[in-house]
Amino acid sequence: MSTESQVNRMEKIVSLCKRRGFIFQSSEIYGGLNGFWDYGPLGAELKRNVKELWWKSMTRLRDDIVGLEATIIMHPSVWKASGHVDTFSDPMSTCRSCKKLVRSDQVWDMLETTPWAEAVRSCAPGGVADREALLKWAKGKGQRLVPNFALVKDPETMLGRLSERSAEAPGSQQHLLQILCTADPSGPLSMPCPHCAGELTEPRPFNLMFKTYVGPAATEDDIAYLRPETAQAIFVQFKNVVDSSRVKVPFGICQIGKAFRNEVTPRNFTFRSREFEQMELEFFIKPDEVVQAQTGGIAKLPEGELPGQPEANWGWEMWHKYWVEERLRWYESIGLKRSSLEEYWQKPDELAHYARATVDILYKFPFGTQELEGIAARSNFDLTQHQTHSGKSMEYFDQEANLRYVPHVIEPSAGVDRLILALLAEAFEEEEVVDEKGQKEVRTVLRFHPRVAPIKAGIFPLLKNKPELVSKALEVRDLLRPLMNVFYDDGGAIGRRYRRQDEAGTPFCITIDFDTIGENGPEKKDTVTLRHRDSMKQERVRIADLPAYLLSQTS
RNA sequence: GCGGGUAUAGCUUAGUGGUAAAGCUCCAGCCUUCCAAGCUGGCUAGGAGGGUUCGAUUCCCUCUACCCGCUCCA
Repeated sequence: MSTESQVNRMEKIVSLCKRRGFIFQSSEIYGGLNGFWDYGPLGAELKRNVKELWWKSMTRLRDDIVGLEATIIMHPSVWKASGHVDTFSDPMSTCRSCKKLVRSDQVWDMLETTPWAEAVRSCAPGGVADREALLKWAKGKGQRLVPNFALVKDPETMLGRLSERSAEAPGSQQHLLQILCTADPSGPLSMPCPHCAGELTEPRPFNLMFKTYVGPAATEDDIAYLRPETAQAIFVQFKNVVDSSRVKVPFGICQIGKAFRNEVTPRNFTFRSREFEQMELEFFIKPDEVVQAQTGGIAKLPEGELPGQPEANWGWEMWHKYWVEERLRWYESIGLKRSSLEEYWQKPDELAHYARATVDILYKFPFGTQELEGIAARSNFDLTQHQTHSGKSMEYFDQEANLRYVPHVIEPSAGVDRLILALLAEAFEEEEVVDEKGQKEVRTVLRFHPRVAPIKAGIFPLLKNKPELVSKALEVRDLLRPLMNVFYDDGGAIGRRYRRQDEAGTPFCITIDFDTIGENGPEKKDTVTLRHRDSMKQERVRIADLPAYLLSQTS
């Protein structure tokens, strides 16, 4: 639940994002577009840094993962095979009384365990209504439990309706509930709202996949979808990667890219957008039977211990835990405190049909603790689906084991945009500082980890109207510019320039002063003030030492 | 999609059926030897479309976007 101060904090973050050029509304001059956001100059740098760090940690720093960059529009069969065509178009109904939105296909399941529905069913054993029991319930308990229920509002009329409508209701409890909740005697029967027993609207399809047409004819036959996730492209190209890259199971294929979902409700700033970017890894492993056969046993992780480095006898459970740990460590490496993160192991009844286990990595956003990444053990569901639908073998020939199998997969799947939002939320701080006159004031600072900070260093001549300072500062800028993103600024008082960089999250500021140009003795010549964002402390550093120092801090 | 709230300058907020105000930010200049200093000048605003009216930012309607809830999930 978001408290008022948390909502307020979120508003300040949104406002800062706009003011400093991190995130803008898409198409803002035309009134914006629901669920779409743009990154401004600082946001673009931040996002690029994050993606590069992920890509580097996945591919370049490991020898068991390779990259892929696939198209956004793929053959429509991909989405039939993956199940998205079916599962991404849920029929939904709204309750006319309590206004809640429910999935139409889940209504009867939900009613199985709903107390008020149980009570009604117990008054109609086998679908045969006990009118007296129903009347008693409607005038008693029903009044408190479900005042929106048509039967409760007008028991006599609704019970009368039972016999009028009996032709349509051949003695089932479902039909009984439908008759008793439908107020209009001439209209079609409604479904009851599981929450309040009010009437639900007709089911309307909610299509979560964006449709488009391939080719100018734009007929029904040309329908294609913008991908709702990047993962499927990896499965679809699995064979090509195996055949071209000399990879051996266990190995992974990773991808960063845009995905699109027609979300019912885009909400919470960029957290749930209709166009968003994912960073996904599909890590292919041997089926447990194969590991068992090869090593004589599957490794078990003692309670409370971490997996450590991969071993030949790891089954899917070890690999899954390994990736959870790897991912958590990565989040810490870019500046999300472990205490701001939460691990959530989905319960068996929450798991998607293809998943054996799923761990969500959650971040404590100001608007609530929400998912950044899901790490799913998906068995060999996806490859098998594509094998079935395409008719092409997805089997891998394992030379060591001398057999063929469809590999299983562990899938760490992260949302880039919500991670950016998490980094902003984590970094945002309003600090009370005392100025030289002893006045308290608020310093707004983004405490980004230097690795992700959009600007690594601000470079300032102490005074703008002293050409020696300006030219020396430009020299320092030119020294550092090829190595990292730096920002030269000579506008306004030095303190103001520091504070501007604080709001941009720049970890270091370099000031070229009279010492630098040798006015105060040769020993101080070619040294600069290095000012640290978080402590606001300053130190004297030789220009020659700057590149190595800054690189060590920011990479 | 449904319900509730909101919409004035880059930001935060005034005010008004008759020329829209301020602070901060930003830009230019002067000045300035290390934490939003000072002086001068400057840019910039009532989400969009209709209606009522002599005249609408203000009243009415429609739409859009944002925030909160239902729902969904990377």
